[in-house]
Amino acid sequence: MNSSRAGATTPRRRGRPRGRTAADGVIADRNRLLEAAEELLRTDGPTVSLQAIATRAGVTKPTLYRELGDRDALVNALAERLAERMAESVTSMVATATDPRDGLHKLVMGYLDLAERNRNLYLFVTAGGSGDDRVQQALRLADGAAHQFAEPIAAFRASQGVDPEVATVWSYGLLGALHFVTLWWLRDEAVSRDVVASQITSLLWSGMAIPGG
Amino acid sequence: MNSSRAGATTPRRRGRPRGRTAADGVIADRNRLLEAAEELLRTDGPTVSLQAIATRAGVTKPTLYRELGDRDALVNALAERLAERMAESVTSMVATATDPRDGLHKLVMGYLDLAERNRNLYLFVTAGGSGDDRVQQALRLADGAAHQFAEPIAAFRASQGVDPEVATVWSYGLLGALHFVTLWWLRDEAVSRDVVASQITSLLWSGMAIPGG
DNA sequence: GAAATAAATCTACCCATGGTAATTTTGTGG
DNA sequence: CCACAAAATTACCATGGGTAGATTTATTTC
Repeated sequence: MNSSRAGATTPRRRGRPRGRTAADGVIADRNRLLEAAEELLRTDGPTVSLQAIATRAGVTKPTLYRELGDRDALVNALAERLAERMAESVTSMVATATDPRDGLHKLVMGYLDLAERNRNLYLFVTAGGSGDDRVQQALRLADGAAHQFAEPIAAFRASQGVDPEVATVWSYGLLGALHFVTLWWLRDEAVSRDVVASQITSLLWSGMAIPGG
Repeated sequence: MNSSRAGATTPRRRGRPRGRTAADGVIADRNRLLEAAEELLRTDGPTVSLQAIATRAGVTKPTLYRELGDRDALVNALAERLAERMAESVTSMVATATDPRDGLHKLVMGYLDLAERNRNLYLFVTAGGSGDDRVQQALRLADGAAHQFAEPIAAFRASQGVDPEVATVWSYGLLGALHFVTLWWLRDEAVSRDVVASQITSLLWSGMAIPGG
């Protein structure tokens, strides 16, 4: 976990940099910081210091703070990006599905795939906060997805004539199931991705479809 | 969150205390430290410092470290206690159940009840680690319970003639569902405990009983 | 075009906290 | 009685989040 090694681009001169005409390259810098954060997360794990991230991006801490805010804000920003990528990866896989159940299976595969390829990032955004609003941190990724889950569940149940009010709770439950199994799998790697995907899919499927209640 | 306030018993004198005959009150001190930690968790939230805990217990940091180890070890110790209490609370409630489904409902009620009454402690042990082994932290409470879930699930499925291999994954999934819904409920308090318990129970029940797969 | 103001950045610092080394006091065994 | 183990404290170090102030460049105003 040595974090003060190469990759540190030389720091800039002291004052306002030359040739930076009013507010145009701001977004670029923000993205560069987020990229640096992800790179260091990959190699150094979720305890990366903001100092290290700033250095890697070629700036200093105050600049990082101005661009991104505090550590929690960084977690938020990275969570948003990861959520986008997840949505992308998942929808592209689901698009190839032959039937609803196969779609769910592909969704799970996409989730596991991305979590595995972004292991430390996934851990960082699901449990990386500074400690104050831990609840918020843990649920951040889920909050977005829960809506997308809740809608079809409520619709399906309404069409079946059973209480659609459970949709919200069920959505968080299903996402919690997916999350915990993902953590367990990332930790133990006891079974292959295909197997765990099939097993979790059957669990989720029973949860989504069964009109018991 | 001011943590340097009253409750600080006066510090002891400097050397080995009088009248402490070889290793007898050790356990008592350990428990006192854990009690202090829980009290401060209740009032100050999950960011409590070890300093504050030590002070509250009437000792200093090095003593705390000798008794408990580092911050992760503290989380472990508190997790173990909470798990015990949860098992207790849950089994005592389940004992009054009329049928399996009612037992599951009572289990959920017991879980929610204890999580609510130990809100900050629950958050601390599920997401309170120092940052290194975040996976371990998140799954700590679940690891113990997963076995107890897996056994009846595997047995039931074997008796139904369907693949019992899913039991482990399903256990973590069900516990993840319970955990996430608990977090969501603790955060939003959007519905009453009875309602959320019924909704999550129906979800878990469908997951445990349905032999689909 | 010079002066004043805004913007962007770095340096240097503060402070809280996790963790440890050295020191002091008390008990215990030969 | 003396040496050594045990139990505690004081004092310290290192790291890291976060901020105030200095410094340089751009932009605006007169």
